[in-house]
Amino acid sequence: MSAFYVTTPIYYANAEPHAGHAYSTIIADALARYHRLKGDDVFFLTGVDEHGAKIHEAATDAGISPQAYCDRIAPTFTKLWERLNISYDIFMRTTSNMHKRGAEKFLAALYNSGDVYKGTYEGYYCRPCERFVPEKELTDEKICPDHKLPLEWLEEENYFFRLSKYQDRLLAHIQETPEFIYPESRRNELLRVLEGGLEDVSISRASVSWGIPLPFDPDHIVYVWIEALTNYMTALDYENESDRYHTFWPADVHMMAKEITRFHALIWPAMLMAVNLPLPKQIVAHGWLTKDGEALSKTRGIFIDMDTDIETYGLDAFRYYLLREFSFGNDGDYRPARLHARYNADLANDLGNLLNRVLGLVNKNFEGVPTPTIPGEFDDEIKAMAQATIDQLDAHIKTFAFDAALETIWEFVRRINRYVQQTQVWTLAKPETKPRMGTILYNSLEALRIISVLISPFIPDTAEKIQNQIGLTEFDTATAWGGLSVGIEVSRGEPIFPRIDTKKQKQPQPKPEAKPKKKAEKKTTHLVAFADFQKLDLRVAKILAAEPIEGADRLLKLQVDLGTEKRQLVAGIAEHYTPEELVGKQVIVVANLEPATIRNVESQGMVLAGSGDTVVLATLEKEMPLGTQVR
RNA sequence: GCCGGUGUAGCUCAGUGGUAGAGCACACGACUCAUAAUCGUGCUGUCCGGAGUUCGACUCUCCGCACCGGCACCA
Repeated sequence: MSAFYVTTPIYYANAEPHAGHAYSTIIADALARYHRLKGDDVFFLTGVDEHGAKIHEAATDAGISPQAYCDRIAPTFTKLWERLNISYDIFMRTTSNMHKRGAEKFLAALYNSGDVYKGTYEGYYCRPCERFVPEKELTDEKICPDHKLPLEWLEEENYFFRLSKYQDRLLAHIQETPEFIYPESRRNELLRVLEGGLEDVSISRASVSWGIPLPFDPDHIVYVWIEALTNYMTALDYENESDRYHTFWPADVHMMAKEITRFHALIWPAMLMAVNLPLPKQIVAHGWLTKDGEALSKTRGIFIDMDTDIETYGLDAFRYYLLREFSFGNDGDYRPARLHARYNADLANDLGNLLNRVLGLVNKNFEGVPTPTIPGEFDDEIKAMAQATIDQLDAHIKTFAFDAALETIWEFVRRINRYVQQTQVWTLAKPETKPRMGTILYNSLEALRIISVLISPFIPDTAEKIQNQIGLTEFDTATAWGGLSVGIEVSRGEPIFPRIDTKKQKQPQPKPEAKPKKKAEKKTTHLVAFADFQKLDLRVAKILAAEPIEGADRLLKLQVDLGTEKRQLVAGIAEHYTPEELVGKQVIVVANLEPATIRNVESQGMVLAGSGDTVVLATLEKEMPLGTQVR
């Protein structure tokens, strides 16, 4: 028996969970269950990351303390995991004492490694962001890229981790351990990042209050990302280095969505190298979900309605669909219509119906599970296929190919349907052929039992239902052929996946999603004196000409007419507007902004636009004379 | 603009230097134990476009197009 430790990320607790969290967690759950089935000693971690400025901010917006806010959010995750039948062993909360003490221990060790140094962070700071704006994001105006507010020059004492020192070792490790980062596309991406060079990272924040103080300097709070990563160890009682820790560290799989691989595959391993601890074996990234071809978006109201689909098709259909239809590592397009198709074709027709027809025949002709006495055509083939399926499954899980894994199982399901068909069992009820009939039905039941075992990591409730109907009282995980006892009483219950007709399902569809979610928008952060506002000179202008800027995907060069004068502006709207459609439009322009040079093009002002998931130009309700002041 | 990935039947995707595959959908047939289920047969493809290497390319090389990522860019 070997140990297997799988983790999901600890999800940031500034908002309630969504389908993306569900996807990561279901994948990890399937892995955990698969390894338990193989007899491994499994530890499965998930949880929430509860510290940091953003949570503080969300709590402030909600008018409660950060802790109270976290206490409100955390249960929304655990409730969802219950609903999704997630078999986690621990739900980590970073506000727990176990984590805090473990994190402190880790940070102390990191400090003692000598790779933490105190430096002065000088730079332009954005108060609303609570962060320094990196050099490369800076422009001549010194304005925050997110808030568009002036930055202040700040010098802050900060602790740094000597990440740069580990560049070569990281590079070597990734090169020598091809499976360390999976899939390969992510690995290549990170190799390129490494080749480009690493800079030391700041690991503390003096300006943030909601977090864990550095053990070696309580005036500073650990940067939330650094602290969060340690949870993978603190959850194992790293603090006391108890048995659990020794059994399960290093982790076998850190599962996550593709956008956070850098922290996991570069910074986290480097931190572990610094304190001389073994590295996790695999950093695994899955793709994102889209909905009917569109990126999920809170502001645009595009989301996956898990509740409705689970209610309509059942939890296992939802799990099955996510695991079966999406090829791991790529983005997957979630389409309720496909879920529906999968439900009927794979679950109702192939599997559900097979169980039902076999049980019907057994019920009608035998008392309980019949005895296999007369071997015949196809029997050996079926048995061999059972074993082959088991072997192939193993290979697929190793590469996280859940789609192929389920397809492999379903080939076997279809084979059994064919077996029943080919042997024409239902015609064998005559006395002289009845023993053969019993044998075929035994084989079919045994195949179904093995199928139930194989699907149990993916759709556990269904696996249990099948075994219940076969008559097993306790879930039997044996995969060797012949494990099914003769004579036990089968109970043909209701179809486990009743077909759902296209017609009556999905009626007019109430479309509760028609309107975008009510603004998740954060409150505006800082108050500005009216006098400050008056400093801005906003004017009505008309776009005379627009053209792309060479080498920049997002930029357009605009010529605008302010009435009294013409100006050239650069606007980052090329992804949302074509030059043609801009010409002639009235827009609002900040006329007294310092000129800036962007991509070698001079910009004498700025065009206002709503900027969220999409970008929409600000304009006046009716046209007004060019140069009119806006206030 | 740079780097990487993808582009194969209506849909989701496999695939190999030697005459194109699966599942779903569709059509027809068989069967009637079963959930309008099952089983069989069949159907559709300029394997993104162009050029090249080769006796032969969907598979290799180059150029291009589209989409998706990463980086740069967003005043």
